Amino acid sequence: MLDERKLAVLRAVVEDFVNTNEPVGSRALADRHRLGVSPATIRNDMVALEEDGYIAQPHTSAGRVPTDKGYRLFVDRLSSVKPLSAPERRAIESFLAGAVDLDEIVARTVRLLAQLTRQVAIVQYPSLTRSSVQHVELVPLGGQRVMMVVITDTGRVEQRVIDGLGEVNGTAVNDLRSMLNRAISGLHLGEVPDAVEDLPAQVPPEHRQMAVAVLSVLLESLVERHEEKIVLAGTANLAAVDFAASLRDVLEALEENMVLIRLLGEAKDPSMLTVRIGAENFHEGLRSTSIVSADYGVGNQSLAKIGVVGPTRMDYPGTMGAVRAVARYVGQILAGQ
Amino acid sequence: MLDERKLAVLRAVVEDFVNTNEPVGSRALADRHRLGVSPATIRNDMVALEEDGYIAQPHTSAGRVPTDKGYRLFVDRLSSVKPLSAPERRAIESFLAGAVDLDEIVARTVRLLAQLTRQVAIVQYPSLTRSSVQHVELVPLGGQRVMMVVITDTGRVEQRVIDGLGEVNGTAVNDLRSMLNRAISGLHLGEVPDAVEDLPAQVPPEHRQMAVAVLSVLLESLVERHEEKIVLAGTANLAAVDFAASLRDVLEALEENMVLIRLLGEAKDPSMLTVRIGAENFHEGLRSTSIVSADYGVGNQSLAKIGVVGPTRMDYPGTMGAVRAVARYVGQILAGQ
DNA sequence: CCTGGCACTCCGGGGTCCTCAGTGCTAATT
DNA sequence: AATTAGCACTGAGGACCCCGGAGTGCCAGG
Repeated sequence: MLDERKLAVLRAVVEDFVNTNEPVGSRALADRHRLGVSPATIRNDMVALEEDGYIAQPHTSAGRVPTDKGYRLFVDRLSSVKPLSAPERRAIESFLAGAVDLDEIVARTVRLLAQLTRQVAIVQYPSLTRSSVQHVELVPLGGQRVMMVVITDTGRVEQRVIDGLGEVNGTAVNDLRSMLNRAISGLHLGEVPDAVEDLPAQVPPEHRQMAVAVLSVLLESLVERHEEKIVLAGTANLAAVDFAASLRDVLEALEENMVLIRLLGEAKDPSMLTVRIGAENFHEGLRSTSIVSADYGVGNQSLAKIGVVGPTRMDYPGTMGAVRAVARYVGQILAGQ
Repeated sequence: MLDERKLAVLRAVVEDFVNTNEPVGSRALADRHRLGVSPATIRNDMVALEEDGYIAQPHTSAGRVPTDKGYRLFVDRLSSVKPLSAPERRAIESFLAGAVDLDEIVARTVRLLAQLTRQVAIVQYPSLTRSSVQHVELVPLGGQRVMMVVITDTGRVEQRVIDGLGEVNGTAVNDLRSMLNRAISGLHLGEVPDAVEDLPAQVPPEHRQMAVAVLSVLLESLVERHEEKIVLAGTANLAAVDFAASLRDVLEALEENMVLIRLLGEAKDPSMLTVRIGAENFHEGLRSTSIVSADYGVGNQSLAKIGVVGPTRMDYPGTMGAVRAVARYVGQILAGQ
């Protein structure tokens, strides 16, 4: 049904359309790509491609434009990830090298990815679920309040103020701190709930209320709010594009963090590049965008995702190359921290 | 030169133009505002206003549009800050009340402000320079590394990993921690450099290298990187506006945090509302935007700024009311934390 | 000093025309 | 059977023109 040449035509259509942003006609194709056949032949192939839904005409007597389905085939079978150039790789390395803490690593990564792809970049903070507790700190703040700081081995620091504990006693806090650290430091976060279950019983009754309050906040902050932090950059790059949906819709979608997190999370093939094209994104405002995402992590455990959002008409091989490369470098930097 | 009526005309021009986004003519003014004079008279006034540079015509035979100078006069003398409605105030309160930590307070504040004003909101994290040290924590991470966490009384937590200390000895770290806290906890950040100056001398020589390294990172993180954190929301609201400069330029300007920080920082009258109109913003991309900003803080000490960026054609009284109200509420919440 | 009247200006919407890129079809060629 | 040349057809969009109407500046009279 789709012989080699028809596929070549589809590839050519996608490539030309991405370059020119104009419907591509049979003559232009014959000229620019060495397909070895006449425009008329190409037209016949185009009819076949159109019948199968890979390309479409904006109107009669216009050239063809790839459909979502056409891009999908292109990404799956007609293209390969384009590796970055050596200068680009060096730029990544030097750009990320200077970061002093996790916040800065993430901030630099997202700006870097936006610059490389000239699109909107998204970086998710390393998930808490896969990390383990490095240390728990309790600091009396005066009054009835205590600040809890949890430090994980992925560099993330979670902080919470706990209020209304009744009188806060310095030594009681110290006891609780060392008890907590003995119980859970080094533990994987998933193991924390079990590990602290019977701690309150070991606390003298007069401080049990405080212990319970602290533990409930601890569990809550580690388990419930775990993946929600993401950072964006490069929204200005959207202004150049003209979307089918309004730019406003796209910007609105990008501000809804939960939507982005869900979209990033839906990778089919973990630890590989995922490309979601056009209507494959369930979200209304992102119907005319594509999302290229990848996992990053230390070793072969995935910590979180990074990704790029751009028009469906995007340079897939190049974008995929940039996302993959940046994901790898972030993993390395994180491992070195 | 500018009698009462001319000022009334200018006010009417600004108000109508903000409402309709179309040049306003003399007839429309006479109809909609009870100025008590005929269109012809208004035309004469308009000529005077135009000669003085307060309004301008996009082209002959069009109505008038306020200039930056016109908006400036309007803001300074012709309008008053519009207080929020009771439901709006309640909404603010309930929206901010549920925040559990500083990050969430800031995140909610910026979204709230964006929603209230239907423009781009900016919130700067509480400055470190005005806060004082609550507690310093040092956590050995294994290897040659130590994590330092500084907790301030404004709820901010700064973290840094310090590497290459040679062998890290647990008790040495403990000693250094308690020495540090004795020396600086409770101190205003500005006083920290002096207070730690002679600490290394008190450390046993074999651990002095570590102490020096820790102190230098401490000073660096507190002094050098102090104001740089800001958060944006509501960029989608820009899509509805048509700017003289391209939308892209505006979005780009908004991504340059340093630019925004500088603009927010340039308040004329501290602890008051500041309005910067059009070309008063030195930055190219923001030539056709106005910025309304205010300080927020606890008691009467200012901790940082919040602000709103929108088209020069904005509802100044309403925006100023929202910014002022949100600034006050954030201050209260922060004081309560 | 204000106002009605009037001639003038010019933007913007609507209509028409025309060009031209690109198509689909048919018949000829390989 | 596949490819190609030729050709009539289609529709978007640019150029052009026209015209209505909002709005102006100016003048003369109240």
